[in-house]
Amino acid sequence: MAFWLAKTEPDECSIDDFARAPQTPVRWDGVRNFQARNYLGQMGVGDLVFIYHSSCREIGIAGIARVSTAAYPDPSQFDPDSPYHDGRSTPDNPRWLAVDMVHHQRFERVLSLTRIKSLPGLEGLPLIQRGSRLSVMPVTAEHWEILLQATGA
DNA sequence: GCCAACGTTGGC
DNA sequence: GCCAACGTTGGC
Repeated sequence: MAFWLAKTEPDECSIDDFARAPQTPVRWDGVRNFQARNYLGQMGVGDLVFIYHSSCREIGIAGIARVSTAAYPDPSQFDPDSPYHDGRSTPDNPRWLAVDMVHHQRFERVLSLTRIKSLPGLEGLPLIQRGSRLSVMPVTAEHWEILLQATGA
């Protein structure tokens, strides 16, 4: 089992959307960055994913989701009405991937980015690397443990 | 293959 | 709302 972190704007999709319907898979789609897409492709069923809220009032890790369906072609790339439509994609040659995730855990309080930056031992985590905009990233078991400890959960 | 222009991300 | 940093595009 592997660990990941995925960013989302909570206006679009938040940990509350997972927690509200814990059994219902949420499709993680709309990723349009090649490196992030490649990481989506590496996700396996059962992997755990920190859900990170960005561009909002409480920036930070809000909880954990679990991968319920491994990567498949992101349907939104074929939908002309979707903001994520990509005319260069064909069913035979999809450019973008999605996975499904279900709720795993909602933290009582968000583990803030400020706090994350203050934690020792997170060197190499793309989230805190200067200028990194990677929206899906792997998290080592060591980093996962440090972050989980810091939530107090 | 270079690189300027552009659009996007995302913290502040 | 600002703007630095970044990834992608497309002309050459």
